[in-house]
Amino acid sequence: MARPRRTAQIDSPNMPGQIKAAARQQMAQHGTAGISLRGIGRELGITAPAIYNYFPRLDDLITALIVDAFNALADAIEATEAAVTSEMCGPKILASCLAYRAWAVAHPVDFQLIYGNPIPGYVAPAEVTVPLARRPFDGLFRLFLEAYQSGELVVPAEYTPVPASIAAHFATWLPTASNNFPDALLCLLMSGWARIHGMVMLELFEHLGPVVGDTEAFFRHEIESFWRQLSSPDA
Amino acid sequence: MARPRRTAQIDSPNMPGQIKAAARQQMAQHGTAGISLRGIGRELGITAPAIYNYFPRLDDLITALIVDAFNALADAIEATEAAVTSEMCGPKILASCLAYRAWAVAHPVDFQLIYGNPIPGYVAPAEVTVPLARRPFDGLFRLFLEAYQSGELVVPAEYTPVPASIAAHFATWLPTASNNFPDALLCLLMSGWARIHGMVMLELFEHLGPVVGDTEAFFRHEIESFWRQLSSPDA
DNA sequence: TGTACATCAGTGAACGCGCGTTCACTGATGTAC
DNA sequence: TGTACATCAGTGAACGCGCGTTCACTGATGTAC
Repeated sequence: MARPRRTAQIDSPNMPGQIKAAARQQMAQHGTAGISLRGIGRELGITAPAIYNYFPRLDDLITALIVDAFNALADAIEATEAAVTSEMCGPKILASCLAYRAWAVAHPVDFQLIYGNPIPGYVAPAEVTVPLARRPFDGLFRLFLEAYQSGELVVPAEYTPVPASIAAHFATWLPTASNNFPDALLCLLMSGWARIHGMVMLELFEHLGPVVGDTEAFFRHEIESFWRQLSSPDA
Repeated sequence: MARPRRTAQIDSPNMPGQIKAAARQQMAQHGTAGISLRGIGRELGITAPAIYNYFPRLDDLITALIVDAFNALADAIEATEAAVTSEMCGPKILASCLAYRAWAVAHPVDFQLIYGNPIPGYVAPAEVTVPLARRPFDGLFRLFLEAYQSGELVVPAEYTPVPASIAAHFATWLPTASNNFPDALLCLLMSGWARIHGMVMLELFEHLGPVVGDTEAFFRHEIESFWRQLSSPDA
């Protein structure tokens, strides 16, 4: 009443957060490319130019959404892994993979934003995006290495040897992340990522559910089968 | 000269084909959501309303592109399989999977059109799209069943048993396609699809190449390892 | 306690743009007689 | 062979729409004196 101009937001100081939330809602309704400043304004009861006070360009808003998404996915995986009571790596890896899927299913649009179709005119700033993209997998890297060193994980015979062209490229890529990471292990890790990623993608676009029905059970079955293959029988 | 109004198209009668080609080029440049009648017209040197003579709505054009894409992918896989000289299923399956990837890499936009982000306002006509979506996998279904029946493929112990909730759903889904397809085999088939799909998706969005370098070698290594796991040692 | 001023989030009009779709039309082509 | 007519692909103007971005502005708030 006393301040007629700011009815909706007067008591919620986190304006950038509200803008991002509205943008996510917009993407959910109209696809990742469906973000528009005017649409966000409409949803928040403000005019589009007001958003420029918080994000100088539309691209900055998208970048913020991407940063949030990577961090949220990484946080979700970390928290899930931390909640596992077992001391073995296997259960932690399974839990981490399930967390990856659960987050993707719960936030399909944010997942697409970071792993799916790029938004047409938008180019992500590599210096922000590239290091962040590794965060969700930090835990899995660590767990695979730990399981390998402890003997809990054994590289199956079917997976060796690693093709020379790949090993050669690993040698140039790996040092930037960590040293002494065995080629075969990295190969298995990428294989695992491709598997969970493929299942999630098929599920998100309704290709998996119609066939298997219980997509979570399928996901879990797949990871457990993979881990059974990797587990040392005497661990 | 004599017919100034139809300079560009006068000698090329396949107008719908040209329109689709221009639409594909548009998608390649501006993303799958970047199709526009005016843009297509611009590319072909005609006006946008002229397109209505061939496609009554923009959605019809998109549907035609989807139909083409499914058929092209299926044709590519079929042709590749047919070119395999071996009588064993393993090489045919490997070749089919490689064809899946090769087509996706050669036609990234069409691949996204059928397996990735849907175009915002567009809804695919299910009666056209659903049966077509199975076509690319007809050959793999057949090969898996054949290899299983001949003993070339053995379901690995790690993969059994199939979770009850999945088996229950298979029972309702399978009869529409074919009878007597073992649950465990269908489960493996979906696992295989998820794997190749995950690798392709990661490759298309530049997540795989930076790590492994030679993406085709990685893909092949992955499929071969999978098949080694599935192969009967005495086959 | 009161006054002058700076700050700054948000407004509303305006810009130029591209879009899908409609409509009456044009003009070349093919066909019937 | 010539004429009248139907066909039909394509035109160009117009419609109403939503968009990102700019700009001068308003008016409430906080601060310095």
